Amino acid sequence: MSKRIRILIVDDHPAIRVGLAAMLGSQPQFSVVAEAGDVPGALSACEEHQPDVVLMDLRIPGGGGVDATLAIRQRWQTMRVLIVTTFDRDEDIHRAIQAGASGYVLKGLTSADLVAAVKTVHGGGKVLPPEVATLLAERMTRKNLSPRELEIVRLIVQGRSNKEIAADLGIGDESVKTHLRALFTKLGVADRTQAAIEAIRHGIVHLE
Amino acid sequence: MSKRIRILIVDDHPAIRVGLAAMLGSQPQFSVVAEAGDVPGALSACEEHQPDVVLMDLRIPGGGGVDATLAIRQRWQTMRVLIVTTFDRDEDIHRAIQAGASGYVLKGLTSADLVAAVKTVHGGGKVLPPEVATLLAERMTRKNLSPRELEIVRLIVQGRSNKEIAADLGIGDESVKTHLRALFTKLGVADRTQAAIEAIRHGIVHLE
DNA sequence: GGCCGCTTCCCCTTTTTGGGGGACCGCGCC
DNA sequence: GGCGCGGTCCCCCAAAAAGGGGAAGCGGCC
Repeated sequence: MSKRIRILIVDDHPAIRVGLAAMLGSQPQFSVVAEAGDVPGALSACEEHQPDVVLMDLRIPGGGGVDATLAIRQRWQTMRVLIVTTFDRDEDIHRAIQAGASGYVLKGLTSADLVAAVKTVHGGGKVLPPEVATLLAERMTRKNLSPRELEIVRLIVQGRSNKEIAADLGIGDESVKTHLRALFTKLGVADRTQAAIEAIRHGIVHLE
Repeated sequence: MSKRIRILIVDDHPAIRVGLAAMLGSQPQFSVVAEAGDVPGALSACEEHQPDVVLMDLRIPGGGGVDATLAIRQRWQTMRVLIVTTFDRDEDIHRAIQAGASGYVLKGLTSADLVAAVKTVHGGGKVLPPEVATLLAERMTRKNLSPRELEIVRLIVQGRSNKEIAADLGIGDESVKTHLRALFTKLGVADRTQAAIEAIRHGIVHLE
């Protein structure tokens, strides 16, 4: 008989940690070896407990789940990261997969689905439920924003005018307008307000 | 010795339900008598199990936690509703309290805090952690939007132009501009993009 | 009755934004 | 070298939005 699958749970909500642990604890082949509530805690727990699978929330203190995933995948190539989150923005999904996550499931999943997902991930497989895969496909159809366009759409979401953006970035306002036109085309919108909303809806920009 | 406090958990995420139940189940004076994942389920569970305290998420299928709270408070005046959610928008808090919730806590809370909150609510008290109370106070300083202004800010968030809004509402675009000016003043912003962002940030309008 | 808030519409003006074109530079890539 | 892309800036122009004022009808409320 093989050894039990060692699991680390990373989430800043105690209720979620308890819930996930309970959902997995009923299965004898799993062993929840540690829990963490932020990025530094997750990394030190990986160091100390050497889990096989990490259940990772995206919005955690200390840098976010994507950064944590990246760090874990770089240092311990054999560890698998399964994102377990409530965020269903296509950009979040895309970034998580890019960072090396082996799967991306939403917190609405059932106990049986979670158990199956952990097994699949531990076996080297990928887990992308249909609704997540659909969003990821949608993300594929969108052109990547250039670094400058990303800065500008962030400032748009902060409610800045073209002149303010130009001053912030130290460029002319005609350049801002040029970037904006490209941005509108890439996002498929007609004005700055729609651009701001779309950026939020897709997770390109996060509020707060 | 008094009877145990009967608790209903309403949340569409199995992991959260399991977690909250586990956090409360360790206390002998509590009894989780039922769980529900949507509004109709919550109401029928109240009917059947007559809980003392309902732990309620805000974003649940079938109408939302605010509607469910309102319905519960109207039919069973003795039941207490404690909102347990991740949403920290001041408008959400305000609406929940208006609907008759006895408390509003965020999912980041610890097991001990949850236990204390349930006891307080069951005893007829109110539970508003400092960060929640601060947001509620912030909401108080904001003027209420009129029904028309609410419709318009929703359309702004949908990216509609003044002309489109006028056509949608069957009024002239000069009237839309008048409403917009009042809206900008009430929200303390200078243009429609900022208005859209502020409306989302405060929970006045929800995306999707 | 008088006041206030909401809604509607009108006038005026200025500023901002969006839509098109073109141009130059630097960089990486084939 | 040539090509594309990203970034910068420029022109012109039309449309939209914003900022200011006033005004009227309507309802509720004191």
